[in-house]
Amino acid sequence: MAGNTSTPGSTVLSRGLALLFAFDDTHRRLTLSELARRAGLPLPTAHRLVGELVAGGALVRRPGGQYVIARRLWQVGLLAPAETGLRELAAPFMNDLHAATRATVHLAVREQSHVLYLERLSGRASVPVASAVGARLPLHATGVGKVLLAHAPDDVVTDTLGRLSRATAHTVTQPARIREQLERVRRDGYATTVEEMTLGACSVAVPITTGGRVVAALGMVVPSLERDRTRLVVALQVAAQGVRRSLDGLGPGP
Amino acid sequence: MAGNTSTPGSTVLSRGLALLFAFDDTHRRLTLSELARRAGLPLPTAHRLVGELVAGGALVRRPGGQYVIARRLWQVGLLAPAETGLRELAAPFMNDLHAATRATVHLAVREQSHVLYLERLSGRASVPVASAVGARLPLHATGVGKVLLAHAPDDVVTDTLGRLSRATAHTVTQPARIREQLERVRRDGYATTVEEMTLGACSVAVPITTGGRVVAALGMVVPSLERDRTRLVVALQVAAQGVRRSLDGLGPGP
DNA sequence: GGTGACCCTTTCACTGAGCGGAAGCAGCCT
DNA sequence: AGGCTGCTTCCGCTCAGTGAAAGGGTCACC
Repeated sequence: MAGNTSTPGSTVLSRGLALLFAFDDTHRRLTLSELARRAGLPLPTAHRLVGELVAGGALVRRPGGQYVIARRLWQVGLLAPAETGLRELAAPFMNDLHAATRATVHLAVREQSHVLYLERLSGRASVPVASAVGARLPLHATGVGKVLLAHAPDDVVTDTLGRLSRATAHTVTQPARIREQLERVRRDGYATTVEEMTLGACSVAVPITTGGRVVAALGMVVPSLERDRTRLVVALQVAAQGVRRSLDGLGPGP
Repeated sequence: MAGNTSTPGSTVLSRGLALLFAFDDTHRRLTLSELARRAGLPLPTAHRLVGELVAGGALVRRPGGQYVIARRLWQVGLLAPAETGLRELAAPFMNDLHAATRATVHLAVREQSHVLYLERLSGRASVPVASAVGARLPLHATGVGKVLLAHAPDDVVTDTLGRLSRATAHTVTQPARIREQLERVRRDGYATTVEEMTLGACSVAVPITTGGRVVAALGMVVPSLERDRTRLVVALQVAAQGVRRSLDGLGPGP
C-alpha cells in the first residue's frame, strides 16, 4: 500500500483476499467489524476495501449491514478445475446409490490433513450430518476420512495421529487404535465409523482409485450399520468401480 | 494505484477482480497474456497481480503456464447465500424427478436478461445439453428461460425481445411469436422448447413460486416431447409444489 | 434522558506501494 | 538468421492507499 501503513510489505490484493477468505463454513455473513477483525485490518481500511469488493461484485451488502459472498464469485468458483471433472464423472453413480438407499452420499478428497467434501446428496431420512460441500473435517472421525488416511503418505498419517481431536464420546483418539483401523481399511477395502463425528450417524466408505492411486473416497451416512453393512459396502464398491472406469477412460485427469 | 498509471481512478482491487472475472464458462484456463488482455491490463501489471493472486491462493498456475481458479476460491464461492437455500430445498425434489424419469433436471433463476443455472442433474441418456451449473444462457431459447421471462418485469421482456439471438435453426427469433408463447406459458403454467437451444434436445419447465412471486424455474431436458408431455408436466408441477411448500415453510428466503 | 457499548462512516496529510515502458529472455516457427 | 509470440525483470516516477482521529447513528440497560 502506500503511506503510513502499520504492516509494510503487505499488498492491497493480499488484504482483499484476506477479506474474502474471512468467510467460512460457520461465518457466511459478516459485519464490517467482524470482517476487519478476521482479516486483521484496521476498520477504516476494511471499510474502503470492502466497499470496492462490493462495487466489483465480489461481495454483497445485505440490508442489515451484513456482507455475504456474491453470486458472481460463486460462478467463478465453479470454474475451479480439479474437482469439476471428478464430480461430474461421479455424479451419476452417486445418484444411483442415493436412489437405491435414500441415505446421504458423499464424495470427498484429502486436502492436507483434512477431508474436503466435493459433493453431497442429502438423504431424506433424519440422520444428522456434519459435512457440507466445500467444508473440511478431520480425517480420523469420518468414513471417507479414514479411507483417505489409510492411503495417505506417512507424514500425513503421523501428523494426523499427533493431534486426534474429539467430536463425540465415540471418537477414537488413541493413535494405536486408529493405526489398527487403517490396517483393516487397507485389507478389507472399506472403512466405517460409528457415531464418531456426529451422534446418531454411522458411515461406510470406499476408495476411488485410478492408476493405482487413491484419488477420492465415496461414502454413505446411515442411522445404523447393524442391519445391512454388507449390502452398503457392495453398493459402494460397485459405484466406485464405475467411477474408476470413467476416470480411466478419460486418461489422467486435471 | 500509484505512480504513472495509464488509467487513473482504477484501483488495485478492481484490477484484481477483473483478473478473476476474466475466467468464464468457455475460458477456464488462461495464459498470462490472455488474462492481461481480457482484464484490460498491461502485461507487466497483470504479471505482478496474478503472481499475488497465486500467492494468496485465489489462482493456481498449471505446469503448462496456464492459470486456473484455485480450490480455495471454489470453497468461498460455495458460501454465497441466495442460491444455497433454494438449491438445498430443491435438491430432494430434483432427485425424485431424476429418479423417476432419468432425464436431465435443471434448477434456474433469472439474472438480468439471462437464465442462470443453479443446479443440474445429468441424465444418463445421450441428450445433448448446453447448460452447466453457474452458466448463463439466453432467456428465449430454453424452457426454464421462457418460464422466467413469462414472469419477468416488462423492461426485461422488451430488452430480451429486442435482441433474440439464434442458437439453432429452430430458435424462435420473432418477438411476436415469443410474446404469444409467453402468454401461453402464463395461461398453461408450463413452457416447452423444441431443439431451440441444442439440436436433439427438447425441454419442459414450470415456475417455482413463493409469496405470489416466481423466484425460479424447474425444467427437464428430453429427446422428444411427443410421447409424454403431460406426464412430465405433472411430475414437474408436483415437484415445484413441493419446493414451494418448503420455501414457504421457512419464511421469506435469505 | 443519560450513559455506555456497539456499530458504521468520513476526513485528511503523509508516503511507499504500485505502475508500466523499455529491455531482456526463451521457445518456436519459417 | 530473422521474425514472432509469450513470459519475466528492471527501475524511477508519483498518486493510490493508509489509518488515527473524529463524527454519527442505534440500540439497551439503568
